[in-house]
Amino acid sequence: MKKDAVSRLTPMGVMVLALLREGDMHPYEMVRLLRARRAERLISITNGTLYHTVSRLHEAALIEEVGIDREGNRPERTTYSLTEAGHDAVVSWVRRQLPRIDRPADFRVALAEAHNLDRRDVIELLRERHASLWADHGGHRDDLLVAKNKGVPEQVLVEFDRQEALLDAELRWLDSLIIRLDTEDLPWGPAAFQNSDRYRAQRKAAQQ
Amino acid sequence: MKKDAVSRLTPMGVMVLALLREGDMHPYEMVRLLRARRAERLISITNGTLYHTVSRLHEAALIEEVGIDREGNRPERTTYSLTEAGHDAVVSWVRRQLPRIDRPADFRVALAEAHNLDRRDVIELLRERHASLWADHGGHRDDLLVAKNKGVPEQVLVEFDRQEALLDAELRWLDSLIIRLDTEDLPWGPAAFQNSDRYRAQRKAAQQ
DNA sequence: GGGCGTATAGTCCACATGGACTAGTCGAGG
DNA sequence: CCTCGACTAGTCCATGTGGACTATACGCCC
Repeated sequence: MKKDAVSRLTPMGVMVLALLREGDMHPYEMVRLLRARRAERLISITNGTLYHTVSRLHEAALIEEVGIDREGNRPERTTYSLTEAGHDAVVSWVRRQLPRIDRPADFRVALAEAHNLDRRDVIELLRERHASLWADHGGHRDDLLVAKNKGVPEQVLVEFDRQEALLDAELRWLDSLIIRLDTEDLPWGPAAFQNSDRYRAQRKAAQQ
Repeated sequence: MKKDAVSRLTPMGVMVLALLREGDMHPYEMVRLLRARRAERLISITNGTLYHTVSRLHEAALIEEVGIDREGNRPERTTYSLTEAGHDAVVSWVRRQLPRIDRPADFRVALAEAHNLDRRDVIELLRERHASLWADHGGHRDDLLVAKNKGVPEQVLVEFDRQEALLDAELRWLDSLIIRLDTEDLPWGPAAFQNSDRYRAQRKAAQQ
């Protein structure tokens, strides 16, 4: 086992592990499901990366092979299953990323997989995030003032300005999410996915 | 020269080229300047990546060596200068990325370097972006409805919800930016950087 | 004035990414 | 009936990334 497999997890690695919580799968099915669920909004999906990611997860013993089957003369399909360690890895990765405000891309993935944690946990972590964002907001404004005094031309600071606007929006949104979680307005707990694409795909496979 | 060096430019590559528009530099100075200007908000800066990036730019003939000097017994410092092609490459990369709504990270870099384009150009490209964002907004809402009908549990859609909130904020911000550009409320044109960290660093170097 | 931390300037290498490629299968149209 | 495109399933390799490392010089504090 590698040192600290969890911290080296890539966003795609996390999504793969999360998928496997729904049932055993072979890599190609992962690709299809991720695509069907528009995961490309979050991470870029290419065959090369996915297969490589899966083999890394395997080396790290976060997943294990549970059978190699072959249909006709097509390439073998190795089916993988989540190990106990893999199960924990998702949870601890998400817990680590939810409050972090650097790496926005990782955060989006963590948020999308947050339903793997329980409600109180998520509330706590998001409150932490809220505090960090707020602090950043302040530092931001200060930096802007300093920059202007230094004579940095205004057009260079446009990106800064945008970031502030988005930061503001995220704070508002976070507020409302935390409230919805806290008042139990929003249902929570491991997703059931009844009737979802995953289950339809399984049925389709079973029919063949 | 490689095929299509421009489209293969990495965000860091662009920032390096943009830096060189301010004057010739050796790689280590780039690192210092980028750090001083908080470029880490936009891209991750490590020595390995920067030196590698510079050597790629060199291979692609976007920059050229203009002298190797050595101070005492320290490692050599190779100073680089922007070529004509490099000059064009920044501009065309920024033009390409400004209207694109996938790759948000690239967009932030493009926006930060937008002052290398002229005002009317930027307005046009941002209007294009606005249209794409708007269309995305619509598709987004549709996807959400479809997902709910499919029985996808609500907690899985939280990330979707956030994205919509941010999209909304970006649209508002873009509106106001375009207006400020159009009414010439915002100064524009290549940044002067009088009195900035770059010039102070140069003076400091000259004094030694 | 000897040692310790930090700044300067850069190299190296393990690991990650993504586009191109292989190779078999299936269905539909001319 | 045959061939053309699309799908299934996966491999390969060139390119990119980032943390660890090297090695010298400088300041400064006891």
